[in-house]
Amino acid sequence: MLLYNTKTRKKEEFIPIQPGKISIYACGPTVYNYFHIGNARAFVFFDVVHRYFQFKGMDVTYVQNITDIDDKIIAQAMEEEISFSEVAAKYTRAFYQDCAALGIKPPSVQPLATDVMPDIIAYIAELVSRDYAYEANGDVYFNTSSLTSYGSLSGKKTEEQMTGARVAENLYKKNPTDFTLWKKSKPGEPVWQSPWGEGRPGWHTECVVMSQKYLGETFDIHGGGIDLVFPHHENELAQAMAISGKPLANYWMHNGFLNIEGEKMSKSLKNFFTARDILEQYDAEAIRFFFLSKHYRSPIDFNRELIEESHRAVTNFYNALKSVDFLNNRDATVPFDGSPKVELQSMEAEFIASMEDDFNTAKAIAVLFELSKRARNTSLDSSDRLAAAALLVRLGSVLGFFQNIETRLKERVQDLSSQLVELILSYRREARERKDWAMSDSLRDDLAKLGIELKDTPQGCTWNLKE
RNA sequence: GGCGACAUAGCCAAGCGGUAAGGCAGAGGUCUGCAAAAUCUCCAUCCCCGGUUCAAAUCCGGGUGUCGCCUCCA
Repeated sequence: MLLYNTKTRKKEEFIPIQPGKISIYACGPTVYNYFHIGNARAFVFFDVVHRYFQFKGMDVTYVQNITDIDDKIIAQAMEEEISFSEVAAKYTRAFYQDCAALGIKPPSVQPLATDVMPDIIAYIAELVSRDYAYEANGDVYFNTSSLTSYGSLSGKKTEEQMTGARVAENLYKKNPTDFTLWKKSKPGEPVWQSPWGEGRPGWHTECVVMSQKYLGETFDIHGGGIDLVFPHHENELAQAMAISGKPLANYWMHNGFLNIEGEKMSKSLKNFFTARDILEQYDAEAIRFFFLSKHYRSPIDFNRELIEESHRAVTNFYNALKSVDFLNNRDATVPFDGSPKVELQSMEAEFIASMEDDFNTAKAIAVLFELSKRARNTSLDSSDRLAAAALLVRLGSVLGFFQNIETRLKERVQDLSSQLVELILSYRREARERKDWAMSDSLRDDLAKLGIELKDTPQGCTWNLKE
């Protein structure tokens, strides 16, 4: 399998540390608000990574942090006039809900930053004692000039960084790129006791601590959005290198950004959408399809027409399943023999080959369409069609489709039933306008036989199901 | 100022040196009482200019354009 490694800027053969076992850490949310549609892309993508390795039969440990202490949480607490912990609890709950709505499989572990506070403080203390970090005015900073490898992940060199960069002025920093490990608290802010007085951790240490706690000193894959390469992941790596002298992860995977109609999503442009907003309007699987129809490293442009098109595409898959009455036949023994089997095998192989090539989901989806086409092909015999449908569901599930196959196929029928009744009632209304009472009564009696009771009122005809 | 990504048909999109996957939309044929479904067929030489090569969308150089990161950010 090939993975693009941000560290080396090329695709590399993926070799897990332990054969058959995969350790993944992907950056989760800072719980200061509902997460947005761009975050959703990252979460969905790493969900597919998680699912694919499981599909391959590997033992996956997938850790996703929840950062529940941060400046932004404190700011949000002021705005909502509740405590920082209430803000964190509220949006952590929302995070779980929205992920579930997107069909994201829960990671193996989702640790909270505030649960590992003693570990974070110990980690910073270790950095200080080894002279990789220094205290200044109650804050603790990581000294980036103390580590020759600093900048190796993002390819940034410290000197260049200083030219023209909008680095915040800070009197206490020795180098402009030095980053805060511990922040002295201001009045009214949440505090933890530390060797440097009361304060709270900076942004990057919690991820090093949590990832190593659950996955070990060096693990297989560290992931997140492309914007996290610098400074977040660079700074995580720097701390790990300082302490252990070993890389934090062997492969660094970063997904591209999501733009809104060609522009960067931002609150000031008023094109900021939370995943919640979008989930209210569109089907989760359509959203997943939209994300996965483009390679994860490319930027993707969000607009309504594309989501609607994605919805049609997913509906296409479900129509294929309906055409073979999949729900009633899914357990039937499907005899495989002759060429259809060979073709299905090669389609599965193509799907896998696409996924093995740095998660080329767009190409993998093309295989799903081939299978869908095959399942609908009335010139094939039903066992071939059913076999194609079964493979469609099996492979589609790797991308997180077909999670609600029961309700999806059944609800449609129920929706349809009431529409059919309305349709029949409209014919009956026409008959009544013609004073064709025989037809009218006959329609009423026929519906009654199906358990549908009609009531004619001055306002029109209503109906309900008899008990 | 530094770093990086991308540019493929009306739209979305794959392609990683051997002569352009797939989806949406569109055109035509078969089937059909008419439709629909199904099925068959058609629909791009890859931003521009040079270069390397027997061969380039794919490699190299130079343009042009779009976007991103360097500051909180998936």
